[in-house]
Amino acid sequence: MSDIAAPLLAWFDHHGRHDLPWQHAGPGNARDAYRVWLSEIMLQQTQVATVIPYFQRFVETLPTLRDLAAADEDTVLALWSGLGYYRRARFLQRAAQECVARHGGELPRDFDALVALPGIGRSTAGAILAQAYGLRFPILDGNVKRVLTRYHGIHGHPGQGAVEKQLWQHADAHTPSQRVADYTQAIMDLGATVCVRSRPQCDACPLATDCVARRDGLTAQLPSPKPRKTIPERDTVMLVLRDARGKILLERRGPQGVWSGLWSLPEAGDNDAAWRIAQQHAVIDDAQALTPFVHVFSHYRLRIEPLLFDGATAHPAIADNPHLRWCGAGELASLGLPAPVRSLLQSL
DNA sequence: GATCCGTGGCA
DNA sequence: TTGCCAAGGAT
Repeated sequence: MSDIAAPLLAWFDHHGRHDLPWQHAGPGNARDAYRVWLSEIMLQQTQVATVIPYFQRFVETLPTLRDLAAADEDTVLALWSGLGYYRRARFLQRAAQECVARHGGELPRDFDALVALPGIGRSTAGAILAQAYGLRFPILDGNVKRVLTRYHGIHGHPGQGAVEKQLWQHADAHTPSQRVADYTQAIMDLGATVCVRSRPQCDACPLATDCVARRDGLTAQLPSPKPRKTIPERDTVMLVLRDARGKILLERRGPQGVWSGLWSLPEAGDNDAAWRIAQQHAVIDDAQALTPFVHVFSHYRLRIEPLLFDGATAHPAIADNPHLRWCGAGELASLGLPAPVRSLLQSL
């Protein structure tokens, strides 16, 4: 097997990305482990361009691990609002609290201790150890999977068990003992900028001479696509109860399921149920159906029918329920809301 | 191993 | 418009 680290590092020095915000010095050491960790979590299933503004705002508000551990959950979810996969944010804060309680307020340098933290799997632990601490651990994210399936000509969906095991072995074998932080960044940069999914720029690739997919004309076929089923569509009625001052009734979602912990609108299965629920919360007289729209998740489509109850008068008992609140436009920014709900409320 | 968990961009 | 999927991990 040929050595990919040397040509990759030479390529990285001239063509890699050296100005990502989490590569900059934090309040502590040169590559602050907290910032590396935060970036890795935000980047799970999310692209760099999307993450950057969220990352900047997050570290401005919560500059250290201890700040994160001590923050209100609502603050953390508000900073995450719009990024998706909100369980990541809840795990992130739980992990920070565990670090304060058991690891002296720092991320551990031990693989097993890192993987034991919520939200950190094998690849993320490897990325943290390599990038923050310079330890020789492999990573296997989407970029590396794409580069290695093409370079070695590996067929089968990378998420499949046997294929993934093979990829981990290659990833480990390729990881050098010198400049491991740069190597880790280099192979991700190559996947993100050259060895991209469609129309890879093989002419600019430092690994092109030994790449099996390049040699056999298989770059369009690899990595093998995930076998897809048709995703179901679900329906929901979202209740927009608005009082005379323009305040909207929000309900905090439970710890399980989609949008866990976020503030959203009350929901019902149909209009009759919506009326019953609305009357539990307020005195209302009429309802206006707003334009339905579809929100697409990775595993189902949600058809949302907004029902506007204007001029609602709140029942006083609501004030005692911590999972309900009447919220003015100004307060929305400080709360975590699902993206379609934030969009819907802004359109009113 | 299969399913669940968001969102935005792009072909 | 529709489908695909991007720095994954938990259950």
